[in-house]
Amino acid sequence: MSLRHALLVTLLQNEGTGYEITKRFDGSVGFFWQASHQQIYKELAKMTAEGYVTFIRVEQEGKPAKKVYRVTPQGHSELERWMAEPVSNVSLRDPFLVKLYAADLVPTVDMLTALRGHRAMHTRILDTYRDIERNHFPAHVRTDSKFRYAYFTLRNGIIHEEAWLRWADEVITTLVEDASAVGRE
Amino acid sequence: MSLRHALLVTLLQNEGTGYEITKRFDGSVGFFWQASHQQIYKELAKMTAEGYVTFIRVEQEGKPAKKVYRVTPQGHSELERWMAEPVSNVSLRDPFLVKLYAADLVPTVDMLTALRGHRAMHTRILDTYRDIERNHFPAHVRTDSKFRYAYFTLRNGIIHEEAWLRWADEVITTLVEDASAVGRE
DNA sequence: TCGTCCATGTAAGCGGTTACATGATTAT
DNA sequence: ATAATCATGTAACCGCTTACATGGACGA
Repeated sequence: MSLRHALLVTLLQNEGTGYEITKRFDGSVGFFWQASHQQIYKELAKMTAEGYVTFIRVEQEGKPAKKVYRVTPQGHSELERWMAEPVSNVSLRDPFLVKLYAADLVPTVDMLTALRGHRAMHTRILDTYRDIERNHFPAHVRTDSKFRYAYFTLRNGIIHEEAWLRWADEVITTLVEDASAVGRE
Repeated sequence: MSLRHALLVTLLQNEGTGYEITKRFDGSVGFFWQASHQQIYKELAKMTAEGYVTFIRVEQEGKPAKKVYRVTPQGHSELERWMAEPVSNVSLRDPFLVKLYAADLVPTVDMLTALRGHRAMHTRILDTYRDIERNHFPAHVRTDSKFRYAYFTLRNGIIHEEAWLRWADEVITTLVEDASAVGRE
């Protein structure tokens, strides 16, 4: 239970519309807390009803009217209450590792192909993270007390993607060696 | 949609009761696909109705009767179908990183305490993984084609926990340096 | 002309969590 | 005594996904 808090965190940094914070999510908090626009609209409606956020309706020309949300004092104190409470567990569900666990059901070559594909995907993610690091976090921003925590979470992503690549290389190397050892037998 | 496949994978390695595979989960597939016993019982009932697994009822003395499940040929071919299909995305929800993202709301010392607590937890997890590596995966098992994939997933856990510790140290060091720099001003 | 962007949502259904329930056995 | 282990589940609820819907503006 805490899309609510992820939304409060995002809205505290900057007010915005459901549409806009959906997109912001995908470039920040969304790296460790995914949510679809349907979920976000629904939760914002609920949070409005419960008094944690309010919105002002802004009419536009040539575009649909939008609702600009911001956090209420009640929302702010709810966030602080949540910050002080012990963290609940991380939830991870990785279908790729489930498949790998059962990979002796399929030919080794197929698993190698899948691994290389996955490796390529993680390389792209890492590149994206490094672009963000370069473009949004120059030295003086990294140490700014307003942004340093966002920077830490980015570093978390970078370090994990690097770990992922190291692991993939380890596995690929082992599988390739095994395959050629079998070939020599 | 794939607790189903995680269960098929687990049951293929060895038949077992709902209770027993709930526990096995927590030491293997559960590292990358969590599930509660309620969820597992429910899914096994559904899978029985759909013909992917069957069970035989075993009466016991001094203990409640148990249902020993195993995979049917239909379950086996469903697993193979799933293996060939492209993997869906990993889902990650980490409340700790959400909190860290908003950490400028709380005093730096509090965040440092939380980080150190989290670091200790990850150290314990890493120790557990290394124990498993030592006790369940001696050299000849690591290369055995029946077990090597389970070993790869364990290596994934180890490498990620090591990455987590490196990251935590990086963050803690930065925060401590910042705090002492402020102290000198 | 076709797709994408902006901006909002509804509805059905599945997946997952939390709480509750039972009852004998064995270890502390 | 008390708690944990074995072994099964039900029920209520919440969170999340998938599919569907609208409609004008703007660029390829």
